Amino acid sequence: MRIGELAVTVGVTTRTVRHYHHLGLLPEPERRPNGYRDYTLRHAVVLARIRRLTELGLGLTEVRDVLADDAGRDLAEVLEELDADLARQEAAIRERRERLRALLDREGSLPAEGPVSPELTALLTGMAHGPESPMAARDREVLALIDTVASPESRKRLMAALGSAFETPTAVARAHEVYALLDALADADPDDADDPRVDEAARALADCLPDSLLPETDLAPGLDDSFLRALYADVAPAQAEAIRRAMRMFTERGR
Amino acid sequence: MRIGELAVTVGVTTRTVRHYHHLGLLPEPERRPNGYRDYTLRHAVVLARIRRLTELGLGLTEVRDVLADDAGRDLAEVLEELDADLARQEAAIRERRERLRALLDREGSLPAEGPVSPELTALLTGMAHGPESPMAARDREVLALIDTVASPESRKRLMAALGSAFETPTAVARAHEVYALLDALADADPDDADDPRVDEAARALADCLPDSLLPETDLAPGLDDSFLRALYADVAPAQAEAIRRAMRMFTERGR
DNA sequence: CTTGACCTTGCCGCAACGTCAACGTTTCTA
DNA sequence: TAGAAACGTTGACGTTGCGGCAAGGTCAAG
Repeated sequence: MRIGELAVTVGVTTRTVRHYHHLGLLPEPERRPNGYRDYTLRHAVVLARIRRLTELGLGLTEVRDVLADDAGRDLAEVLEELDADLARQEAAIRERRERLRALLDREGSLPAEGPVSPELTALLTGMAHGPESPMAARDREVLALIDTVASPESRKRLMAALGSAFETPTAVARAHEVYALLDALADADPDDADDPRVDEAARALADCLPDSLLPETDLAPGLDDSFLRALYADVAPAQAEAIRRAMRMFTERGR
Repeated sequence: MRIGELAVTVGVTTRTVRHYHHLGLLPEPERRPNGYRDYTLRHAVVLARIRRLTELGLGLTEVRDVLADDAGRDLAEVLEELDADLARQEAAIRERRERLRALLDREGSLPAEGPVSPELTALLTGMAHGPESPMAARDREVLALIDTVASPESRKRLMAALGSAFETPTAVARAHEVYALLDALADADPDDADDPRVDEAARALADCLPDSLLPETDLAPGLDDSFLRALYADVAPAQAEAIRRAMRMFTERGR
C-alpha cells in the first residue's frame, strides 16, 4: 500500500501518517525503488490502534507510552486518569455555560462594562437611572474591576452591601447628586486648598456610603496600595482630595 | 503602576500583559524615564475586562472584536455563538466519557488489541479460549482494524453476525481448528500448487463462516482492494491461497 | 558595593497536525 | 505520444495563549 491508500482505509490524512512517523509512533515502512513508502497490513493495524486511542482523547505521547509497554494493564491507568481529566473539563465547561446563560438570560441588559457578576449587574441596572456623569462612569468601571479581581466571598459581601444600600430610588438619586458634586470639581484649582466645594462633596459622599460597609476593613478587596494611588492619579486633584477626605470621614464614623 | 503591580492586582502574569500589548488588545501605556511601562487605572479596567471575557472562553481575537466595536450589542451574538460551541464540546466530552466508561466497566478484560467496540470486545473474549495461534492473533488484529474503520452500521451488522456465529464453545473450537490448519501452512512450499492441506484448510474455513455473513456484500466494509492485497501479502503464500479459495467457496455457497 | 527584586526586548517551545512550496513519479486521457 | 491530473517526496512555517529563558538595565535596601 502507498501512503494515500493507507490513509484513506484507516481514515486519517497522509500528513497525519507522516506526523506519526516523525514522532516515532508508527514505524517507517520499506521504500519502493522510487522512494515511495510501501505499507503492509501491520502498519494499518497499528495506525488504526493509534486512531482508536487518540479518538478517546489520549495525547500522542500517552499513545506512545501505551504502545510501548504492551502490558495492556497500563492502559487502564491511563484511561482512568483521562476520565478524571475529562470530568474536570466537563465541569469547567458546564460552569462557564452557566455563567453564560446567567448573562444571556437577562436579555439585552448587558452593562457596557462587559460581563460582570449577577450581583453587580443588578446594582448597575438599578443605578442606571440618572444623568450622564464622568464620575459615575468611572465608578462603574472601578466596580467592575473590583468585581473581577476580588475573591468570591468578599465580592459577594461587598456587592450585597452596595445592592441593599441603593435599592431605593431616593438613595440612587442621592448617589447621582454626589456624582454631580464630584464632577463639578474636575476643573477646580488644585492650589485652592480651601475650596468649600471639596469639603461639601466629601461630606455628601461620606453620607452616601452605607453603614453596612463599615465592617469591611478593605473597601477594595484584593486591590492594594498601588491600585489606590492609580485611582487617585486618574481623577482630578480636587476630586482625589474630596474622595480622600470622604474616606477619612467615613472611617471616623465607624467609631 | 508598574507592570508587576498591574498584573497582581488584576490577577494575571506580566507575560500575559505584554502578550496583550503585542496583540494590540491593551494599549501601551506611557513610559517612565527609565523605560518602564507606567500604567493607569484605565489599563487595569481594560485588562480586567479582557480577563472576564477570556474566562468565559472567548479567544483573544474575539475579545479584540468585542472591545473594538464597543456596541455592547455585538457581544450577545458572540456569547450565543460561544455557548453553542461549548455545547458541542460538552457533548463531545460526554460521548468520549461514555465510551471510556464502557471500556472501564468491563474491568480487566481489555483486549490486547486496544480499546475496541463493545461488540468486538464480546466476540474476542468469547473466542479467547484456545491455543496460541499466529493466525488467530492476526485475525483479531484485522477484526480490530475493521472495527475501527467501518461505518457504525456495517460494523454493528458484521459484529452481530460474527458474535452470534461463535456463541457456542463448539463453534469456537472449530474456529481454532481452522486457525491451526492455516498455521500449519506457514511453511508450505509455495510451488506445490496441489498441497492437499491447502484445500483442506480452505474447506474448513469456508464451513466455519456463518450463513449470516452471506448477505454482506462486503466482508470488510470500508476496506478496499489495496487492503485485501496487503492482507494477502502479509500471510504466507499457501495461507493466502487457502483464504482466497475459501472466499470463493463461501460466495459460491451463496447461490 | 553588593544583593535581590524589579524591568526591558526577543526568541524558542508546546499539540496535532494544516498548508503551502518546490519538485519527482505514475497514470489516465486526448 | 504528449500533456495533464493525481499521486509521492522532504522541508518549513502557521495555528493558540501564553511559559520560560537569555542577556541585559534599574532601583532600593543592607
